[in-house]
Amino acid sequence: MKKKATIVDIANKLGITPSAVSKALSGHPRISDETKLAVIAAAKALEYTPNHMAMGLRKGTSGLIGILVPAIHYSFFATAIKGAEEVLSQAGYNVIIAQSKDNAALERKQLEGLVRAQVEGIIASMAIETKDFSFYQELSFDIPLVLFDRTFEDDNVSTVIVDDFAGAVKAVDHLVEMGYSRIAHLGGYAHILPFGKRIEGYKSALAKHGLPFRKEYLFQCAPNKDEGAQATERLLQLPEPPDAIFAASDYLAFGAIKAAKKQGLHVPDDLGLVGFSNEEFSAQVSPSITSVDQFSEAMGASAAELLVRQMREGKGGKEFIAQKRILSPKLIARESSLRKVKTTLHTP
Amino acid sequence: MKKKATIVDIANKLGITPSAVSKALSGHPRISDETKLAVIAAAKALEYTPNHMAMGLRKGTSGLIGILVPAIHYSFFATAIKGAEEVLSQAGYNVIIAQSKDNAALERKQLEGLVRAQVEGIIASMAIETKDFSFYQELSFDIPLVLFDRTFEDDNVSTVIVDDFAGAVKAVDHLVEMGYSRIAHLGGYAHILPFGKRIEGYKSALAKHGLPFRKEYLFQCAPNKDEGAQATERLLQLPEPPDAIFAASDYLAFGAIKAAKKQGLHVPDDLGLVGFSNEEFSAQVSPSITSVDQFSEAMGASAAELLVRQMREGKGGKEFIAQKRILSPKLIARESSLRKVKTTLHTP
DNA sequence: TTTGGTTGTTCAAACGTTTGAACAAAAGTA
DNA sequence: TACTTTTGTTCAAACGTTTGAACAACCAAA
Repeated sequence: MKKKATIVDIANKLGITPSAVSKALSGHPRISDETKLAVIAAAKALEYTPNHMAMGLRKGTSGLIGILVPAIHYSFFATAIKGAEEVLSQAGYNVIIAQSKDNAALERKQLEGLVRAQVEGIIASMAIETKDFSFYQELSFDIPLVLFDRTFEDDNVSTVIVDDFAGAVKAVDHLVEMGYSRIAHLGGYAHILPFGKRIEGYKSALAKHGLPFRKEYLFQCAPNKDEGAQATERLLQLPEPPDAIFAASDYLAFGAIKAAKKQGLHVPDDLGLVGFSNEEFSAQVSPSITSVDQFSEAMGASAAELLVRQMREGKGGKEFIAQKRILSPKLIARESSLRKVKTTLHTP
Repeated sequence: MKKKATIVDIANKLGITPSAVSKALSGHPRISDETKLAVIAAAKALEYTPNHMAMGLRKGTSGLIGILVPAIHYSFFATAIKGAEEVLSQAGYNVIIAQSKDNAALERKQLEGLVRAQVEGIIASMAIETKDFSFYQELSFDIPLVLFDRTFEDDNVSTVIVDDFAGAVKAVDHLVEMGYSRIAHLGGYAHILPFGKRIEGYKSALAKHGLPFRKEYLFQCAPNKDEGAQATERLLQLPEPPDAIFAASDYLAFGAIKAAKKQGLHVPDDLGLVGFSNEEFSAQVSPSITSVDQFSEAMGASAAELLVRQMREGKGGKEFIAQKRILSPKLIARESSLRKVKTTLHTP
């Protein structure tokens, strides 16, 4: 483990000053081509690698971007990170990741860790638990911040989301088209924006089709299999159970399928199902799950682009204006909702 | 975007010197409790956050660990990263991630990027393409390095792997027990250690059961669905096609299922299948895929622990000795291999 | 020959922190 | 009282870069 060569080693070797070396390396116009060449050669010979921290200290940059997600291993987030990483590494940044485990306290701790690490910008998706956004708001004054998917309403922070309202409408439209009429919704927590919007979209689409909104058809759950199964069991015990479920997450939908099967119901004939997010497994389970694709990779990439732009603008001294990007989601119809016989009688 | 408070701001406010502040903050014994308290209070009041880069420059540390994987969104790697992140953030490190996209050139570029970012240690899993390990070997002289899963043979670098040989044996044992006898293997590239070991385990298990090894039953493919499907098609066209396939990856196995279905074969009755890695989708596809679980999260965590220890030892001046950790894999039997009728006639 | 502009380099300070040495004051010991 | 030890702080240098200002050498123009 030999110690690294520095700019002064190069300078000494060449009999010039460190500042000349620095300028040569960064292509300063006043340095002669001759010295430039000599410096590059010497740098190569000494296996010189610039010291990021020294540079960062001097220039006030770290070259680091933080990405905070609830959990890295959920395919939605993993894919979003992939998309973001590609854009960011292309732009010359390194990516630090952190996970909140959907826990508000840990989320805060991790954000502080990112700040301490001197990140130049942060891309985040909120923990499901988080109801107090003030920390994010304060943060956004200090560091360029882009929220994606799990966001909250605030004109001052940039966000990238899918049009969740439209996605929900598409889901309900599709179910209606397939002849379902008693459509329940397994939602996420309404205070998290995308889930709130999906609930709104659900209600609005019901109204559009002249279907009544029934309070007992709406559940708010954490987006995982177990809560999906539990909620579905309760739905099926209602005096008038639903004939279709629009779930705000594929995990919920998958839980619903399990519960339905357990009750001896056939999907999609007895119960139609649409999920949200188009997780990898949704295409591959049986029955495959109809889902609303939210283009996770594009979302991550888009958030990264937005952040990079924002950082550039912020540097120019002028305030950047928070931007909202809204991607248009796409319904992918699969077995869980495609039934042959379409009963079109609306039971009001 | 107000500029951050520094140690000198605190010093000025309190009428003491920066060095006293620094010492107070780090709990130096010679600083009075009185000043310590005052410093902490002032730090809080000024919203002081230590500047990592200045500290890093002075102390020669960055607090950064790099993780390089072929692709973040493969559930195996995502889960491994999750495991590693938890250990590392616990130990006070930040985690930088990078992906090689299984491309040797990009892999190298990303590694250089990590080095430039001044990481104190690297955890990596090799790109499938990589046949020249010298870069890793050189790297391991400069920076603590732990390889996991996709590794190569070298006594000087620490590795964490699953016992791939044993895993392959378990897979074949299981197929034989289920009554299959013409067992093919869709392997990865043999030069990548785990895949090589799986091939060896496959051969050894065949021998153990008195089954012949047939060259035409062994394919080397990139671990994805398409190559799995292609290889399977060719296997099924053989004059004497296999009645079971042990695939070195669940993606390959899944491709095999698709191909088998396309040919009108029933899994597991006509063709038994065992995969490797126990990906998330394997439990949920239909038929669900029997797979060898390699404890991805534990693997990531284990690699992180090893790295942390190695860095500590390296600091003490004495050379660390490369360690090899081998986790024991577990076969998880599912529909793709559990057939009711066990034909036990061995066709030699 | 003076004046002015290039060109290629050096100088010196700065970024924010840490750390061993130095120092003064207070306290303890003989 | 004189000496040593302890306590609490300051001093100064260092980590590796960058960068505007300063400077010397040269060339060209008037």
